[in-house]
Amino acid sequence: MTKASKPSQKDIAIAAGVSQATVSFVLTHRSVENGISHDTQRRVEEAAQRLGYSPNVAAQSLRGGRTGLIGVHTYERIFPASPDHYYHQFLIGLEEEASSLGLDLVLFTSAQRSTSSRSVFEGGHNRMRLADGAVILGARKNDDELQRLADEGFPIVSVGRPSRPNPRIASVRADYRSVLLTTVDQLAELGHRRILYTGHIERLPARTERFEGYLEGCDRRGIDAGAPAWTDPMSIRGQWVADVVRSGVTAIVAETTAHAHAIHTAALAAGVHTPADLSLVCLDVSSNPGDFVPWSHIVVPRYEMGRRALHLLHRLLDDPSVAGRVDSLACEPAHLSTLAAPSSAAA
Amino acid sequence: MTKASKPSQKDIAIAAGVSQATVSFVLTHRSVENGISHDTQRRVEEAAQRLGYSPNVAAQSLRGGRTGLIGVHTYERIFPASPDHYYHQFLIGLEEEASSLGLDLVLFTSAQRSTSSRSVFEGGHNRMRLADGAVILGARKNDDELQRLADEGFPIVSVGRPSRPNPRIASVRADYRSVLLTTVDQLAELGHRRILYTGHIERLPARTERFEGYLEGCDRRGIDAGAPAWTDPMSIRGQWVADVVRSGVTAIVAETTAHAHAIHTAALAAGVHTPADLSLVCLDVSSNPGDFVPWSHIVVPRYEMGRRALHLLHRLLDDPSVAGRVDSLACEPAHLSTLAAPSSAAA
DNA sequence: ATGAAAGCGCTAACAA
DNA sequence: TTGTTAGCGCTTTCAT
Repeated sequence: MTKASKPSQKDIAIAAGVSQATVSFVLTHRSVENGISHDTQRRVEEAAQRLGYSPNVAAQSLRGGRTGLIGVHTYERIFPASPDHYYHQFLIGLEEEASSLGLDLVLFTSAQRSTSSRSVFEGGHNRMRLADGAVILGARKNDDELQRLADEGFPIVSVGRPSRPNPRIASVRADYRSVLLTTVDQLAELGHRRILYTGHIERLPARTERFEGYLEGCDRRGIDAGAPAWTDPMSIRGQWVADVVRSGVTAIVAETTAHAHAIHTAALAAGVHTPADLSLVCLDVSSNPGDFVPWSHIVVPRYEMGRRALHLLHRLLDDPSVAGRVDSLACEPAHLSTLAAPSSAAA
Repeated sequence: MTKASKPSQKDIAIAAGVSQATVSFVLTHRSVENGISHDTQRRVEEAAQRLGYSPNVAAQSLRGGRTGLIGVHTYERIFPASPDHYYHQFLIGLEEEASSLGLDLVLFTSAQRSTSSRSVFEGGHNRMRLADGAVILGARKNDDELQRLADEGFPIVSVGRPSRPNPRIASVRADYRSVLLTTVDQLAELGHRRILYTGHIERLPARTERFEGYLEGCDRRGIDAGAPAWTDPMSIRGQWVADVVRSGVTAIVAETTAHAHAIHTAALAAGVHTPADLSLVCLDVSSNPGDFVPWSHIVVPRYEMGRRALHLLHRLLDDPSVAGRVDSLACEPAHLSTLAAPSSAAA
């Protein structure tokens, strides 16, 4: 119950018998550049120590024009009910990098409820402007307000490609093209000559890169890419798989885990052996990292993407020319042991 | 390429043709108290909307106003490597409540020290001051720092009891005393007359409430509480369990999951049947909510504690008299089916 | 009903 | 080598 208020530089200046500017210089370790005498320095430090000084971040931020806050925006809950959430790895990467850059993360949860009591201009995405910049997570990034923020020069980095391409929005992406080239290469090496690509047609716009990488890979290796099977995973039955195999296809590239799962199950039902009769590659990440899945899949470096996103944003803060930058990270094909050479029966 | 810099209240004042004070009143929803005309109000709001205004939190908190930001500080990672993290449920509760109160959460990750532990006053920069208040999570709280924050009048709510009791720090706690009374009651009802309490002696200060609740419960029911077994879970072997059972003990209350696990395993090895020969109650929460554990345990309402913590903090912002408030939440004994009446052999 | 002005704690340009 | 001063964006008191 002695002194309630926090000592300011002013107090220290008085206590040490110097000016406030001197205090500022000493306390921010710039005595040398400003020619503060050794003695003065010591007096200031002693006084600061004795009074228990700690700088007022608000004042520092106000002066510096930076808050040291980085917004994180998702279109879904940040802390999801299910802990093995898709975003989780990204968030770990973000936190890690933020921590080492001395930045803090703001979770814009108030914007989730559009009907919140705050006024329109305070809510919505303008609230994001209180941060120095923002990282956007989530697939449905088709947001006009986001676009507008970026256009107004607000530093934004998207994790994953924005659904509407925007040369002014920096992003960190998984390099699907390369990994699909590699995947097709591997199948080709094993002897596969006819592959089937299957996925959701409605999601094609967001996944063009995967599909195009696949086509390019097939083209390079002279593989029959066939016509993709745009189908709902629910409708995949044993008969479907049997027909596919009978048509000479020896490997399937499935866009989603749902597809891979459906195919795997249907194959079992149809007596088609995987991978002996049919090799299976899934382009989606298993939602649960620990899960064993009986097919080959692609590992998206989500943790690293999180880190890189924050890193990119950090650069963007000082250097607006980074605005359109795209950081493409290599994916790794995993679980290759679940692939096999096409069986002799297919020959 | 239009206007790069962020609009301030000054800009809006000019755009709307009013004074800056008027802008401040309107934007913080205090038009009525200050008698701002309906028309002026509309003009200001329109201008703010059009210019994309968002308040400068640094300036707001420097001046003593509200930022609408709530700090979250943990002494460990907020986004943990393991998704079934202990804090997860708390965080969900916090996010939920923040969202409904129109507040945003700031994860103070910048305070992370080089090592794993974190400090609020990292580098002398108390970044928390940017927020209106903060929720502190984590068992190993550095009480000096909490004390200091609280003494400076910064609103703080601790989730879990501070290790050193502090009448000025508000907290949300699990009511261990009550649930231990209930637990002992249940064992008593089943016919147990001799119970053993086991745990880490060095953690006793933080867990006094559990132990005292146990003692009180035993006292009430005339049960032989015996001397607690302060032991390392690693040193619990079959012989230990056999000896315990031979001494007439028919139920064990274990402080940690590690103890419970060790006892359960050792019992198996010693041919002691649980729960027939020995009922087991664990006072710790299984880290993984989905896990089946073969003993009775206590369910701490973490989600609800998260909500209540934010709620309490919200009240504290307007009403400093809430400062010492302790919100105690009831725990639920769970998995009672794993308890049994003492076997006739013990008679 | 609205405006002018002070000042929160800090940094940096400029004086002495 | 050290001090003076302006101002970051905001809230609030006091005048009008």
